[in-house]
Amino acid sequence: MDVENLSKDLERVSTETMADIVELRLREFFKKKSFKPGDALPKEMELVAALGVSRNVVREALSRLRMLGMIETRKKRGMILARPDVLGTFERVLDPLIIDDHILQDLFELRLVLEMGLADLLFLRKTDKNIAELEKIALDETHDGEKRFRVKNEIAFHGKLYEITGNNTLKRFQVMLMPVFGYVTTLEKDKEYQTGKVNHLDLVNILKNGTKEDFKAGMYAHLKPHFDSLTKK
Amino acid sequence: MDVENLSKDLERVSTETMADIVELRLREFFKKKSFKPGDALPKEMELVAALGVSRNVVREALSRLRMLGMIETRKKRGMILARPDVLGTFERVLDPLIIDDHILQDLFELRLVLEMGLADLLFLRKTDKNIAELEKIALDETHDGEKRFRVKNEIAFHGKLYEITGNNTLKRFQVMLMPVFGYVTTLEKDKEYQTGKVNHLDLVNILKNGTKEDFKAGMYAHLKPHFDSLTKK
DNA sequence: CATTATTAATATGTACTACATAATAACTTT
DNA sequence: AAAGTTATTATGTAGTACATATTAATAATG
Repeated sequence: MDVENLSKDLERVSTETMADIVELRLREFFKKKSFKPGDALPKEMELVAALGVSRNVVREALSRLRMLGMIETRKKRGMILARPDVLGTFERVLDPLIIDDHILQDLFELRLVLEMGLADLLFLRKTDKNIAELEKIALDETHDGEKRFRVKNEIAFHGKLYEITGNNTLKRFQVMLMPVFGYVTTLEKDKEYQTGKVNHLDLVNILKNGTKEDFKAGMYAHLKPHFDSLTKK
Repeated sequence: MDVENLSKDLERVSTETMADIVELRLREFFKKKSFKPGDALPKEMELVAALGVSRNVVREALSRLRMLGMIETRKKRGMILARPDVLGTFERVLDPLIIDDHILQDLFELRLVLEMGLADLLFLRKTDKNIAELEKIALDETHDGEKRFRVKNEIAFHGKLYEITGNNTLKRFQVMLMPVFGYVTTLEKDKEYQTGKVNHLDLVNILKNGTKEDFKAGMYAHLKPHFDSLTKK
């Protein structure tokens, strides 16, 4: 018999556990009933009865959903559907020590892409106040002290850029990805840390007086050393 | 007494459950022991003995970690530390129906930022073959059939762009965010669906013969209707 | 002796019971 | 009617028991 096609004829035996299934069912249930954040959810025992599984299983599934921020359980009062913290769950697994090197590299590229694309939002939402604050950070770095300070300042500057976009999700994204960036920069520490031809103060000035296109070009020049370190894959 | 400062003097009573604590302990443990993906982890009963909690609690904590993709449990064989799927966990909560409108808007902006920033990677990794495939997609849309097809094609084109970057994480990111984009575009359906002054075919041609700067300008023109729909907040 | 069958040991998955404890509801007391 | 007391409810934790899949160990067979 043709072994190759065996998997076509033989349906794969489900390896899912009860908890997996219950988790899925609950997700569907929440969606179907179109619960809104804050709504009270059925009690454990009701779910047990409805689903026909042990309380253990239900609790395990609920625990996972809670982990994802989809539900909240106020002790002894019942559960409510929560507003899932999209980035929060992301954050929980984002440990540079555990993440695969390839993905680390990908995330680093993601950062570069993000920062290159910031310009439009930046020019849409910049204010004099914002720019002044950004300038203060840029000026601070002239101390040119120890390396650790420089890195910290680098993060502060770019962080401020995200902040100016007024997009909180974007800002949090940057904060989360920070350790990743830090890790990658330590990886490329062999070549002396360099900031490209355009420094932070230059960028501030462009933001003040220049155009979007100027800023994009400037940001590229600023990040160029990083881009250069990218392989063509 | 000063009620305002009460919370300073009175330490907040911990509301953490045993499972929360065990989860944390396990994370620390994995890190401390510097387990690598694939390494076998202690058995449940060993953890129960070491931690001094019931097996229920341990299982609940393990279940969460498994949900985050940090561990895998091959049935009856034991657990191993897995390579966490960074984006996978993200995906699980990314349901446009549940997500807060503000975050939805933020994510949509994130998309625009991403696509504006793609240019540099694109020009770094484009090949004739890639461009040909992209062109094929762009040509396909001239049918100008029903709206659903147009949307599908829109997604195909932009998806291909991500693909060309050679950054798989980026690509997956786009795939995940797709339903979000779709949701947002249906929100702004009142004004007739318009693609800006630069269409897909134009972009392909710029990618062929133009410069990075041309492409950035072109992409901005292409996405302009979306940008225009953004408020200043 | 090598190969196959059988059995035992192991470890996770599921079910069930029991009780602790916090929050709330119901009830009593004055 | 306000305050205090008790009962109820629902989640959190512990523990036992057993099912089942996988591997290891052992016995049986040619």
